[in-house]
Amino acid sequence: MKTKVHKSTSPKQDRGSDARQKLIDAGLKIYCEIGYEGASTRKLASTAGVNIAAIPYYFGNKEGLYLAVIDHIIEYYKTHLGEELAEIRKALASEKTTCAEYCALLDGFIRRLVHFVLQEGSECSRISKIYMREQLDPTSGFDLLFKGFIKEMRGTLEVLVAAILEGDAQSTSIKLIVETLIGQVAIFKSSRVTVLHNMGWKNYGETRIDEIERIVTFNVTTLIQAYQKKDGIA
Amino acid sequence: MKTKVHKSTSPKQDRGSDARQKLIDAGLKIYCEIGYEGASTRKLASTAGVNIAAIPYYFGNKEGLYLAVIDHIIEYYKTHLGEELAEIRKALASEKTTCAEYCALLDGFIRRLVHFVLQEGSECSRISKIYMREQLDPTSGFDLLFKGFIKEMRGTLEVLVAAILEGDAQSTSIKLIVETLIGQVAIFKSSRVTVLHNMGWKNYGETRIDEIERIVTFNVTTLIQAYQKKDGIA
DNA sequence: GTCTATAGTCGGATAGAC
DNA sequence: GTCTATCCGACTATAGAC
Repeated sequence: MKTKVHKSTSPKQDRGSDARQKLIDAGLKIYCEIGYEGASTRKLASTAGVNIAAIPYYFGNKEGLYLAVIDHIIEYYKTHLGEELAEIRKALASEKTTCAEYCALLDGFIRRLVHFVLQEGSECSRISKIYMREQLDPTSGFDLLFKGFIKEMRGTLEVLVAAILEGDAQSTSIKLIVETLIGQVAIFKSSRVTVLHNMGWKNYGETRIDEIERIVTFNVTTLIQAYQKKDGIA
Repeated sequence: MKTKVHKSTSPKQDRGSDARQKLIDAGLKIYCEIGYEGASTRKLASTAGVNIAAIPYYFGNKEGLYLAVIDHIIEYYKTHLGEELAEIRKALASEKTTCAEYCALLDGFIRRLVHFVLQEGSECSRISKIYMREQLDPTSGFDLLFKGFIKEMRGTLEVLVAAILEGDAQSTSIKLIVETLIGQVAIFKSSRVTVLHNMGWKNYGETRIDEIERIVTFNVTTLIQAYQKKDGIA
Protein backbone atom coordinates (compact mmCIF):
# COMPACT_ATOMS: atom_id res chain seq x y z
CA MET A 1 0.00 0.00 0.00
CA LYS A 2 1.39 3.33 -1.08
CA THR A 3 1.49 6.11 1.49
CA LYS A 4 2.12 8.85 -1.05
CA VAL A 5 -1.03 10.68 -2.14
CA HIS A 6 -1.89 9.56 -5.64
CA LYS A 7 -3.59 11.76 -8.21
CA SER A 8 -6.80 9.73 -8.15
CA THR A 9 -7.15 9.18 -4.40
CA SER A 10 -8.90 12.50 -3.88
CA PRO A 11 -11.72 12.46 -6.43
CA LYS A 12 -12.49 16.16 -6.69
CA GLN A 13 -9.27 17.91 -5.79
CA ASP A 14 -5.93 16.16 -6.12
CA ARG A 15 -2.70 17.78 -5.03
CA GLY A 16 -1.94 18.94 -8.54
CA SER A 17 -5.15 20.81 -9.11
CA ASP A 18 -4.75 22.19 -5.59
CA ALA A 19 -1.52 23.97 -6.45
CA ARG A 20 -3.05 24.96 -9.75
CA GLN A 21 -6.09 26.48 -8.07
CA LYS A 22 -3.97 28.20 -5.44
CA LEU A 23 -1.99 29.87 -8.21
CA ILE A 24 -5.13 31.06 -9.96
CA ASP A 25 -6.47 32.51 -6.71
CA ALA A 26 -3.14 34.20 -6.02
CA GLY A 27 -3.02 35.42 -9.62
CA LEU A 28 -6.43 37.07 -9.29
CA LYS A 29 -5.19 38.90 -6.20
CA ILE A 30 -1.73 39.85 -7.46
CA TYR A 31 -2.69 40.78 -11.02
CA CYS A 32 -5.43 42.97 -9.56
CA GLU A 33 -3.02 44.72 -7.21
CA ILE A 34 0.06 45.20 -9.37
CA GLY A 35 -0.86 44.09 -12.89
CA TYR A 36 0.54 41.47 -15.24
CA GLU A 37 3.90 43.07 -15.91
CA GLY A 38 4.50 43.93 -12.28
CA ALA A 39 3.66 40.48 -10.99
CA SER A 40 6.80 38.38 -10.61
CA THR A 41 6.59 34.60 -10.60
CA ARG A 42 8.29 34.66 -7.22
CA LYS A 43 5.54 36.80 -5.71
CA LEU A 44 2.80 34.76 -7.36
CA ALA A 45 4.29 31.52 -6.05
CA SER A 46 4.89 32.78 -2.51
CA THR A 47 1.38 34.25 -2.27
CA ALA A 48 -0.07 30.95 -3.46
CA GLY A 49 2.19 29.08 -1.05
CA VAL A 50 3.61 26.89 -3.79
CA ASN A 51 7.01 26.49 -5.40
CA ILE A 52 8.06 28.86 -8.21
CA ALA A 53 8.61 25.96 -10.57
CA ALA A 54 4.90 25.12 -10.32
CA ILE A 55 4.10 27.99 -12.69
CA PRO A 56 5.99 26.71 -15.73
CA TYR A 57 4.92 23.19 -14.75
CA TYR A 58 1.15 23.86 -14.76
CA PHE A 59 0.82 26.82 -17.08
CA GLY A 60 3.86 26.66 -19.34
CA ASN A 61 4.96 30.15 -18.40
CA LYS A 62 3.93 33.35 -16.72
CA GLU A 63 1.55 34.28 -19.53
CA GLY A 64 -0.18 30.91 -19.26
CA LEU A 65 -1.06 31.58 -15.64
CA TYR A 66 -2.41 34.99 -16.54
CA LEU A 67 -4.61 33.59 -19.30
CA ALA A 68 -5.87 30.93 -16.87
CA VAL A 69 -6.86 33.76 -14.52
CA ILE A 70 -8.64 35.50 -17.39
CA ASP A 71 -10.52 32.25 -18.12
CA HIS A 72 -11.48 32.07 -14.46
CA ILE A 73 -12.79 35.65 -14.64
CA ILE A 74 -14.94 34.84 -17.67
CA GLU A 75 -16.39 31.79 -15.93
CA TYR A 76 -17.08 33.82 -12.80
CA TYR A 77 -18.86 36.42 -14.85
CA LYS A 78 -20.95 33.85 -16.69
CA THR A 79 -22.34 32.49 -13.43
CA HIS A 80 -23.10 35.97 -12.07
CA LEU A 81 -23.83 38.97 -14.30
CA GLY A 82 -24.39 36.53 -17.16
CA GLU A 83 -27.65 35.26 -15.67
CA GLU A 84 -28.97 38.79 -15.38
CA LEU A 85 -28.18 39.40 -19.05
CA ALA A 86 -29.75 36.11 -20.12
CA GLU A 87 -32.95 37.20 -18.42
CA ILE A 88 -32.87 40.49 -20.34
CA ARG A 89 -32.32 38.73 -23.65
CA LYS A 90 -35.18 36.38 -22.86
CA ALA A 91 -37.48 39.36 -22.25
CA LEU A 92 -36.27 41.00 -25.45
CA ALA A 93 -37.09 37.84 -27.43
CA SER A 94 -40.63 37.79 -26.06
CA GLU A 95 -43.12 40.01 -27.87
CA LYS A 96 -45.26 40.45 -24.78
CA THR A 97 -42.74 42.50 -22.80
CA THR A 98 -43.81 46.09 -22.22
CA CYS A 99 -41.62 49.16 -22.37
CA ALA A 100 -42.02 49.65 -18.62
CA GLU A 101 -40.67 46.14 -18.10
CA TYR A 102 -37.68 46.89 -20.29
CA CYS A 103 -36.98 49.99 -18.20
CA ALA A 104 -37.22 47.94 -15.02
CA LEU A 105 -34.73 45.43 -16.42
CA LEU A 106 -32.30 48.21 -17.31
CA ASP A 107 -32.69 49.74 -13.87
CA GLY A 108 -32.13 46.37 -12.22
CA PHE A 109 -29.02 45.67 -14.24
CA ILE A 110 -27.49 49.05 -13.45
CA ARG A 111 -28.10 48.47 -9.76
CA ARG A 112 -26.48 45.07 -10.01
CA LEU A 113 -23.54 46.54 -11.91
CA VAL A 114 -22.92 49.20 -9.26
CA HIS A 115 -22.57 46.55 -6.57
CA PHE A 116 -20.55 44.20 -8.78
CA VAL A 117 -18.02 46.88 -9.62
CA LEU A 118 -17.78 48.73 -6.31
CA GLN A 119 -18.03 46.07 -3.61
CA GLU A 120 -14.72 46.34 -1.78
CA GLY A 121 -12.34 43.41 -1.48
CA SER A 122 -14.63 40.99 -3.29
CA GLU A 123 -13.81 38.80 -6.27
CA CYS A 124 -16.13 41.04 -8.34
CA SER A 125 -14.07 44.07 -7.46
CA ARG A 126 -10.83 42.32 -8.41
CA ILE A 127 -12.27 41.30 -11.73
CA SER A 128 -13.22 44.85 -12.59
CA LYS A 129 -9.78 46.10 -11.60
CA ILE A 130 -8.05 43.58 -13.85
CA TYR A 131 -10.47 44.74 -16.55
CA MET A 132 -9.32 48.33 -16.00
CA ARG A 133 -5.69 47.25 -16.32
CA GLU A 134 -6.48 45.58 -19.64
CA GLN A 135 -7.75 48.93 -20.88
CA LEU A 136 -4.48 50.68 -20.09
CA ASP A 137 -2.20 47.82 -21.10
CA PRO A 138 -4.07 45.38 -23.32
CA THR A 139 -2.61 41.89 -23.49
CA SER A 140 -3.73 38.81 -25.38
CA GLY A 141 -6.20 38.45 -22.51
CA PHE A 142 -8.26 41.38 -23.75
CA ASP A 143 -9.67 39.49 -26.72
CA LEU A 144 -10.70 36.68 -24.39
CA LEU A 145 -12.44 39.15 -22.07
CA PHE A 146 -14.13 40.92 -24.96
CA LYS A 147 -15.46 37.75 -26.56
CA GLY A 148 -16.10 36.21 -23.14
CA PHE A 149 -18.42 38.84 -21.75
CA ILE A 150 -17.77 42.47 -22.68
CA LYS A 151 -19.31 41.98 -26.12
CA GLU A 152 -22.33 40.23 -24.64
CA MET A 153 -22.89 42.88 -21.99
CA ARG A 154 -22.56 45.86 -24.35
CA GLY A 155 -24.65 44.10 -26.99
CA THR A 156 -27.48 43.23 -24.62
CA LEU A 157 -27.64 46.73 -23.18
CA GLU A 158 -27.64 48.21 -26.67
CA VAL A 159 -30.55 46.05 -27.77
CA LEU A 160 -32.38 46.80 -24.53
CA VAL A 161 -31.94 50.56 -24.82
CA ALA A 162 -32.80 50.41 -28.53
CA ALA A 163 -36.02 48.57 -27.67
CA ILE A 164 -37.00 51.23 -25.14
CA LEU A 165 -36.15 54.13 -27.47
CA GLU A 166 -37.41 52.35 -30.59
CA GLY A 167 -34.06 52.93 -32.25
CA ASP A 168 -31.38 50.88 -33.95
CA ALA A 169 -29.14 48.96 -31.54
CA GLN A 170 -26.30 49.16 -34.06
CA SER A 171 -26.49 52.94 -34.43
CA THR A 172 -23.67 55.10 -33.20
CA SER A 173 -26.06 57.12 -31.05
CA ILE A 174 -27.49 54.17 -29.14
CA LYS A 175 -24.04 52.70 -28.62
CA LEU A 176 -22.65 55.98 -27.32
CA ILE A 177 -25.64 56.48 -25.04
CA VAL A 178 -25.01 53.04 -23.52
CA GLU A 179 -21.40 54.04 -22.91
CA THR A 180 -22.46 57.18 -21.04
CA LEU A 181 -24.77 55.09 -18.86
CA ILE A 182 -22.01 52.61 -18.03
CA GLY A 183 -19.61 55.50 -17.53
CA GLN A 184 -21.63 56.83 -14.62
CA VAL A 185 -20.94 53.58 -12.80
CA ALA A 186 -17.41 53.05 -14.08
CA ILE A 187 -16.09 56.43 -12.88
CA PHE A 188 -16.34 55.24 -9.29
CA LYS A 189 -13.98 52.40 -10.12
CA SER A 190 -11.71 54.02 -12.70
CA SER A 191 -11.27 57.18 -10.61
CA ARG A 192 -11.66 55.43 -7.28
CA VAL A 193 -8.71 57.11 -5.61
CA THR A 194 -9.79 60.58 -6.69
CA VAL A 195 -13.42 60.04 -5.66
CA LEU A 196 -12.49 58.69 -2.23
CA HIS A 197 -10.00 61.53 -1.70
CA ASN A 198 -12.51 64.13 -2.82
CA MET A 199 -15.40 62.72 -0.81
CA GLY A 200 -13.25 62.35 2.28
CA TRP A 201 -14.04 58.64 2.33
CA LYS A 202 -11.65 55.84 3.17
CA ASN A 203 -13.46 53.25 1.08
CA TYR A 204 -16.82 52.41 -0.42
CA GLY A 205 -19.02 50.85 2.25
CA GLU A 206 -22.51 49.46 1.71
CA THR A 207 -24.18 52.73 2.70
CA ARG A 208 -22.09 54.73 0.27
CA ILE A 209 -22.59 52.25 -2.55
CA ASP A 210 -26.34 52.64 -1.94
CA GLU A 211 -26.03 56.42 -2.27
CA ILE A 212 -24.16 56.00 -5.52
CA GLU A 213 -26.77 53.51 -6.73
CA ARG A 214 -29.52 56.03 -5.96
CA ILE A 215 -27.90 58.85 -7.96
CA VAL A 216 -26.89 56.65 -10.89
CA THR A 217 -30.27 54.95 -11.27
CA PHE A 218 -32.06 58.30 -11.09
CA ASN A 219 -29.75 59.59 -13.82
CA VAL A 220 -30.25 56.55 -16.04
CA THR A 221 -34.04 56.70 -15.69
CA THR A 222 -34.04 60.43 -16.38
CA LEU A 223 -31.90 60.10 -19.48
CA ILE A 224 -33.94 57.24 -20.91
CA GLN A 225 -37.14 59.24 -20.42
CA ALA A 226 -35.57 62.29 -22.06
CA TYR A 227 -34.52 60.28 -25.11
CA GLN A 228 -38.00 58.74 -25.31
CA LYS A 229 -39.53 62.22 -25.53
CA LYS A 230 -36.97 63.39 -28.04
CA ASP A 231 -37.81 63.31 -31.77
CA GLY A 232 -34.66 61.91 -33.27
CA ILE A 233 -32.82 59.72 -30.79
CA ALA A 234 -29.75 61.91 -30.85
CA MET B 1 38.89 81.78 -24.50
CA LYS B 2 37.10 78.56 -23.65
CA THR B 3 35.66 76.55 -26.53
CA LYS B 4 33.54 74.34 -24.28
CA VAL B 5 29.93 75.42 -24.05
CA HIS B 6 29.37 77.06 -20.73
CA LYS B 7 26.10 76.96 -18.86
CA SER B 8 25.45 80.66 -19.39
CA THR B 9 26.49 81.00 -23.06
CA SER B 10 23.04 80.01 -24.29
CA PRO B 11 20.70 82.29 -22.38
CA LYS B 12 17.44 80.38 -22.68
CA GLN B 13 18.43 76.77 -23.17
CA ASP B 14 21.86 75.49 -22.21
CA ARG B 15 22.93 71.93 -22.91
CA GLY B 16 21.99 70.85 -19.44
CA SER B 17 18.42 72.01 -19.55
CA ASP B 18 18.21 70.53 -23.03
CA ALA B 19 18.91 67.01 -21.80
CA ARG B 20 16.66 67.72 -18.85
CA GLN B 21 13.79 68.80 -21.07
CA LYS B 22 14.33 65.87 -23.43
CA LEU B 23 13.98 63.50 -20.50
CA ILE B 24 10.76 65.14 -19.34
CA ASP B 25 9.31 64.89 -22.84
CA ALA B 26 10.36 61.27 -23.10
CA GLY B 27 9.00 60.61 -19.62
CA LEU B 28 5.59 61.98 -20.57
CA LYS B 29 5.52 59.62 -23.54
CA ILE B 30 6.92 56.52 -21.84
CA TYR B 31 5.06 56.86 -18.52
CA CYS B 32 1.87 57.30 -20.52
CA GLU B 33 2.52 54.17 -22.57
CA ILE B 34 3.87 51.74 -20.00
CA GLY B 35 3.55 53.40 -16.60
CA TYR B 36 6.03 54.34 -13.91
CA GLU B 37 6.99 50.82 -12.83
CA GLY B 38 7.28 49.53 -16.36
CA ALA B 39 9.45 52.40 -17.55
CA SER B 40 13.12 51.49 -17.28
CA THR B 41 15.79 54.17 -17.12
CA ARG B 42 17.32 52.59 -20.23
CA LYS B 43 14.16 53.13 -22.25
CA LEU B 44 13.66 56.63 -20.89
CA ALA B 45 17.21 57.61 -21.76
CA SER B 46 17.21 56.04 -25.23
CA THR B 47 13.86 57.63 -26.10
CA ALA B 48 15.17 61.00 -24.95
CA GLY B 49 18.40 60.42 -26.84
CA VAL B 50 20.53 61.03 -23.77
CA ASN B 51 22.81 58.90 -21.63
CA ILE B 52 21.33 56.76 -18.86
CA ALA B 53 23.46 58.50 -16.27
CA ALA B 54 21.70 61.79 -17.05
CA ILE B 55 18.69 60.61 -15.02
CA PRO B 56 20.42 60.31 -11.65
CA TYR B 57 22.45 63.38 -12.56
CA TYR B 58 19.48 65.71 -13.20
CA PHE B 59 16.73 64.14 -11.16
CA GLY B 60 18.51 62.18 -8.45
CA ASN B 61 16.82 58.94 -9.41
CA LYS B 62 14.03 57.42 -11.44
CA GLU B 63 11.35 58.73 -9.09
CA GLY B 64 12.74 62.26 -9.38
CA LEU B 65 12.21 62.20 -13.14
CA TYR B 66 8.66 60.95 -12.66
CA LEU B 67 7.83 63.71 -10.20
CA ALA B 68 9.32 66.25 -12.62
CA VAL B 69 6.94 64.91 -15.27
CA ILE B 70 4.04 65.24 -12.82
CA ASP B 71 5.07 68.86 -12.19
CA HIS B 72 5.13 69.45 -15.93
CA ILE B 73 1.60 68.00 -16.18
CA ILE B 74 0.32 70.33 -13.48
CA GLU B 75 1.87 73.33 -15.21
CA TYR B 76 0.39 72.25 -18.53
CA TYR B 77 -3.00 71.94 -16.95
CA LYS B 78 -2.79 75.35 -15.29
CA THR B 79 -2.21 77.07 -18.64
CA HIS B 80 -5.05 75.17 -20.34
CA LEU B 81 -8.08 73.81 -18.44
CA GLY B 82 -7.11 76.07 -15.55
CA GLU B 83 -8.09 79.23 -17.43
CA GLU B 84 -11.52 77.78 -18.16
CA LEU B 85 -12.00 77.04 -14.46
CA ALA B 86 -10.80 80.49 -13.42
CA GLU B 87 -13.46 81.98 -15.67
CA ILE B 88 -16.11 79.83 -13.99
CA ARG B 89 -14.96 80.84 -10.51
CA LYS B 90 -15.01 84.48 -11.58
CA ALA B 91 -18.62 84.11 -12.72
CA LEU B 92 -19.50 82.33 -9.49
CA ALA B 93 -18.04 85.18 -7.46
CA SER B 94 -20.15 87.72 -9.34
CA GLU B 95 -23.68 88.17 -8.08
CA LYS B 96 -24.97 89.23 -11.48
CA THR B 97 -24.50 85.88 -13.19
CA THR B 98 -27.75 84.19 -14.15
CA CYS B 99 -28.57 80.51 -13.89
CA ALA B 100 -28.62 80.21 -17.67
CA GLU B 101 -25.08 81.58 -17.76
CA TYR B 102 -23.97 79.01 -15.18
CA CYS B 103 -25.48 76.27 -17.35
CA ALA B 104 -23.64 77.61 -20.38
CA LEU B 105 -20.37 77.57 -18.44
CA LEU B 106 -20.93 73.97 -17.39
CA ASP B 107 -21.78 72.99 -20.94
CA GLY B 108 -18.70 74.75 -22.25
CA PHE B 109 -16.42 73.09 -19.74
CA ILE B 110 -17.76 69.61 -20.50
CA ARG B 111 -17.18 70.21 -24.21
CA ARG B 112 -13.65 71.33 -23.47
CA LEU B 113 -13.07 68.31 -21.25
CA VAL B 114 -14.20 65.87 -23.95
CA HIS B 115 -11.62 67.23 -26.36
CA PHE B 116 -8.90 67.49 -23.72
CA VAL B 117 -9.31 63.87 -22.68
CA LEU B 118 -9.99 62.22 -26.03
CA GLN B 119 -7.80 64.03 -28.54
CA GLU B 120 -5.53 61.29 -29.88
CA GLY B 121 -1.75 61.52 -29.62
CA SER B 122 -1.78 64.95 -28.02
CA GLU B 123 -0.11 66.02 -24.81
CA CYS B 124 -3.60 66.36 -23.26
CA SER B 125 -4.32 62.73 -24.01
CA ARG B 126 -1.04 61.60 -22.48
CA ILE B 127 -1.76 63.59 -19.36
CA SER B 128 -5.12 61.93 -18.87
CA LYS B 129 -3.60 58.51 -19.41
CA ILE B 130 -0.96 59.10 -16.75
CA TYR B 131 -3.81 60.28 -14.53
CA MET B 132 -5.61 56.96 -15.14
CA ARG B 133 -2.46 55.07 -14.21
CA GLU B 134 -2.26 56.99 -10.94
CA GLN B 135 -5.75 55.73 -10.13
CA LEU B 136 -4.74 52.09 -10.53
CA ASP B 137 -1.30 52.43 -8.97
CA PRO B 138 -1.09 55.61 -6.90
CA THR B 139 2.42 56.92 -6.29
CA SER B 140 3.64 59.95 -4.40
CA GLY B 141 2.71 61.81 -7.58
CA PHE B 142 -0.99 61.42 -6.88
CA ASP B 143 -0.99 63.93 -4.03
CA LEU B 144 0.73 66.43 -6.31
CA LEU B 145 -1.87 65.87 -9.02
CA PHE B 146 -4.73 66.11 -6.56
CA LYS B 147 -3.53 69.33 -4.97
CA GLY B 148 -2.30 70.62 -8.33
CA PHE B 149 -5.55 70.46 -10.25
CA ILE B 150 -7.93 67.58 -9.47
CA LYS B 151 -9.11 69.28 -6.28
CA GLU B 152 -9.61 72.58 -8.09
CA MET B 153 -11.52 71.00 -10.95
CA ARG B 154 -13.83 68.92 -8.79
CA GLY B 155 -14.33 71.81 -6.39
CA THR B 156 -15.21 74.32 -9.09
CA LEU B 157 -17.66 71.96 -10.80
CA GLU B 158 -19.28 71.19 -7.45
CA VAL B 159 -19.79 74.87 -6.66
CA LEU B 160 -21.05 75.49 -10.19
CA VAL B 161 -23.57 72.63 -10.08
CA ALA B 162 -24.60 73.63 -6.56
CA ALA B 163 -25.24 77.18 -7.78
CA ILE B 164 -27.47 75.89 -10.59
CA LEU B 165 -29.37 73.47 -8.38
CA GLU B 166 -29.39 75.83 -5.38
CA GLY B 167 -27.86 73.10 -3.26
CA ASP B 168 -24.83 72.62 -1.02
CA ALA B 169 -21.58 72.12 -2.92
CA GLN B 170 -20.24 70.07 -0.02
CA SER B 171 -23.19 67.69 0.07
CA THR B 172 -22.71 64.06 -0.86
CA SER B 173 -25.44 64.31 -3.48
CA ILE B 174 -23.93 67.23 -5.39
CA LYS B 175 -20.49 65.65 -5.26
CA LEU B 176 -21.77 62.32 -6.56
CA ILE B 177 -23.77 64.03 -9.30
CA VAL B 178 -20.61 65.79 -10.46
CA GLU B 179 -18.85 62.42 -10.58
CA THR B 180 -21.56 60.94 -12.79
CA LEU B 181 -21.22 63.90 -15.16
CA ILE B 182 -17.46 63.50 -15.39
CA GLY B 183 -17.93 59.74 -15.70
CA GLN B 184 -19.77 60.13 -18.97
CA VAL B 185 -16.65 61.70 -20.44
CA ALA B 186 -14.11 59.56 -18.60
CA ILE B 187 -15.54 56.23 -19.80
CA PHE B 188 -14.29 56.98 -23.31
CA LYS B 189 -10.77 57.21 -21.93
CA SER B 190 -10.84 54.62 -19.15
CA SER B 191 -12.55 52.03 -21.36
CA ARG B 192 -11.01 53.27 -24.57
CA VAL B 193 -10.02 49.85 -25.89
CA THR B 194 -13.45 48.38 -25.22
CA VAL B 195 -15.31 51.32 -26.75
CA LEU B 196 -13.17 51.33 -29.90
CA HIS B 197 -13.50 47.55 -30.24
CA ASN B 198 -17.26 47.70 -29.69
CA MET B 199 -17.84 50.65 -32.02
CA GLY B 200 -15.66 49.12 -34.72
CA TRP B 201 -13.46 52.21 -34.63
CA LYS B 202 -9.69 52.28 -34.90
CA ASN B 203 -9.32 55.50 -32.93
CA TYR B 204 -11.17 58.65 -31.93
CA GLY B 205 -11.08 61.12 -34.81
CA GLU B 206 -12.42 64.66 -34.71
CA THR B 207 -15.78 63.61 -36.17
CA ARG B 208 -16.24 60.88 -33.58
CA ILE B 209 -15.20 63.13 -30.72
CA ASP B 210 -17.86 65.57 -31.93
CA GLU B 211 -20.49 62.81 -31.81
CA ILE B 212 -19.44 61.94 -28.28
CA GLU B 213 -19.54 65.62 -27.34
CA ARG B 214 -23.08 65.88 -28.67
CA ILE B 215 -24.37 62.92 -26.65
CA VAL B 216 -22.54 63.86 -23.46
CA THR B 217 -23.60 67.53 -23.48
CA PHE B 218 -27.22 66.56 -24.17
CA ASN B 219 -27.05 64.17 -21.20
CA VAL B 220 -25.50 66.74 -18.89
CA THR B 221 -28.05 69.40 -19.82
CA THR B 222 -30.91 66.94 -19.40
CA LEU B 223 -29.72 65.78 -15.99
CA ILE B 224 -29.18 69.30 -14.71
CA GLN B 225 -32.70 70.28 -15.82
CA ALA B 226 -34.15 67.18 -14.17
CA TYR B 227 -32.45 67.97 -10.86
CA GLN B 228 -33.64 71.58 -11.10
CA LYS B 229 -37.25 70.38 -11.33
CA LYS B 230 -36.79 67.87 -8.54
CA ASP B 231 -37.84 68.79 -5.00
CA GLY B 232 -34.95 67.51 -2.94
CA ILE B 233 -31.77 67.50 -4.97
CA ALA B 234 -31.32 63.76 -4.60
C1' DG C 1 28.08 67.68 -18.45
C1' DT C 2 28.54 63.47 -20.67
C1' DC C 3 30.32 59.15 -21.25
C1' DT C 4 31.83 53.87 -20.27
C1' DA C 5 32.27 50.29 -17.13
C1' DT C 6 30.64 47.89 -13.54
C1' DA C 7 28.60 46.64 -9.01
C1' DG C 8 24.70 44.56 -7.06
C1' DT C 9 19.89 43.09 -7.35
C1' DC C 10 16.00 40.77 -9.22
C1' DG C 11 13.54 38.82 -13.03
C1' DG C 12 11.84 34.15 -15.84
C1' DA C 13 12.86 29.69 -16.95
C1' DT C 14 15.30 25.21 -16.66
C1' DA C 15 17.83 20.88 -14.95
C1' DG C 16 17.88 17.32 -12.22
C1' DA C 17 17.46 15.26 -7.36
C1' DC C 18 13.90 13.21 -4.60
C1' DG D 1 4.60 16.69 -8.33
C1' DT D 2 7.63 19.27 -5.76
C1' DC D 3 11.90 20.86 -4.54
C1' DT D 4 16.89 23.28 -4.80
C1' DA D 5 20.31 25.12 -7.55
C1' DT D 6 21.55 27.72 -11.29
C1' DC D 7 21.82 30.11 -15.81
C1' DC D 8 21.28 34.32 -18.04
C1' DG D 9 19.30 38.59 -19.06
C1' DA D 10 17.55 43.22 -17.48
C1' DC D 11 17.29 46.44 -14.11
C1' DT D 12 18.96 50.91 -11.05
C1' DA D 13 22.61 53.38 -9.56
C1' DT D 14 27.45 54.67 -9.01
C1' DA D 15 32.50 55.49 -9.94
C1' DG D 16 35.61 57.60 -12.44
C1' DA D 17 37.64 58.90 -17.19
C1' DC D 18 37.25 62.66 -20.40
